[in-house]
Amino acid sequence: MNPKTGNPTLTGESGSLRGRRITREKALTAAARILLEEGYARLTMERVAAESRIAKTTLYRRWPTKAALCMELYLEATRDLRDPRTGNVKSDLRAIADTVVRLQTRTVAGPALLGLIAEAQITPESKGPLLAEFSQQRRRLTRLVLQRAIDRGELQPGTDVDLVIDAIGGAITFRLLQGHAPINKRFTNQLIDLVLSGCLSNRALPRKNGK
Amino acid sequence: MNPKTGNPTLTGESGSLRGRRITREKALTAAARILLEEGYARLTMERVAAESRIAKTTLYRRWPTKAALCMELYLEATRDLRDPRTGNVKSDLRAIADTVVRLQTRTVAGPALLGLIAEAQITPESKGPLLAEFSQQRRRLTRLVLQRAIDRGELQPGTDVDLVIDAIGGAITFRLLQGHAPINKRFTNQLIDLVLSGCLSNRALPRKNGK
DNA sequence: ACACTACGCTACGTAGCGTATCGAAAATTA
DNA sequence: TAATTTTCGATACGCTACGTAGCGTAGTGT
Repeated sequence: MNPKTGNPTLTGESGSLRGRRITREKALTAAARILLEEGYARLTMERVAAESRIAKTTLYRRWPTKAALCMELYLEATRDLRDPRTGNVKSDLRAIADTVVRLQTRTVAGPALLGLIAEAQITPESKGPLLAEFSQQRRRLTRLVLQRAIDRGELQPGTDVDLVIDAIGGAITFRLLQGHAPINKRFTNQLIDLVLSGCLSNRALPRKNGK
Repeated sequence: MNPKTGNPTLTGESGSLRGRRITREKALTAAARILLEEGYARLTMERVAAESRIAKTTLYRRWPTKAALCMELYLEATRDLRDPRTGNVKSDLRAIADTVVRLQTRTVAGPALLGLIAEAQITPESKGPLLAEFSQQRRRLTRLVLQRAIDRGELQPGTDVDLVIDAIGGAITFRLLQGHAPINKRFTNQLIDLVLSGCLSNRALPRKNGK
């Protein structure tokens, strides 16, 4: 987003001072366009190089694999996914789910994520490094929200947070992957209701902050 | 591509009467061995041809894509997945889940399915024909079990069957894809308990959260 | 025996990968 | 401005796998 200031990012910014610089955006926008308009199959390093007018060698110096390029696209697109802090767990989850659905269905984050998942299954060495940290990254926000709900008594103390994340996140990803049913707010709301009804506390609403 | 009777080549059965026959198992066992021992990335048509001593051209005549070959491996491996008919919905679901988990983690069905899902994301034209019928095939048994439970009053009448399938099947597939947490009976049991608690009929016995 | 058909083999053209080399361009320093 | 340092662009190469074509051969039914 800010190529000229030397603001260091994970993989995109060159670390040294001298020499020519490519604009990182040139590569990412070309990749995003191909990914959105033509799909993951057409996204090749050669193609990105040709369309962005960046040499293939240069591309490989920064992004050693196509997956690394997609990862950066994904992280870039999902940067505005934050803790909603609405005050109760159901609203929090709904807000997160709505944002996720919007990102997945209307931005480059969707095909990027699907491509990353697919690549991880196919390319053996990427399954470990890629998904290990990646899935943790994805789960962190939901885990935070759920743990907070447990702490303030909204959810039963023994709630298995990872199980809840898998049930909700898994169902959404399932529909994304298979495309057998629509993904909309009605779906996510019902899904969250269904899963939460198994672990909501029986007690009254928390009185700590007096809502 | 089958001259005699509309018999689809997807089944691997030779449709005609005359000429030499390859043993279909020669190709499938070679493919299964590669898939299990070396993963989906190493599974190439050239490799299967070389190891099974079947000509590459012959391979392509029967299985036009690698995905078709994997599909046949998957269907072959999951042939013994049947309706458990235990008498109640929770036992039914547990039995199905246990079988699915066993097939996915201990047979060629696991890598075959992951490969198929991955391929569908990457190869654009396979996403439609492949997953459309494929996901329906996968859901049919669970849908049968759940609908039966609704009919006999175990589940609430308004239960969204597809939603329940997505929550359970999605979570299991999620763990398979990302490999971030173990998949065992304890996981599937808790998962089924969690999801079912949101749609069990009131006539069912009240349940404590401990086990 | 014959006709028919499927198979094996070889070869070919294409796509994309990932790397090596080298000259040129940009940014920093003097 | 000039020199230095570093990166970028262009080209070429070898490699793997794809998918197809042609042709001879081996198995199958009548």
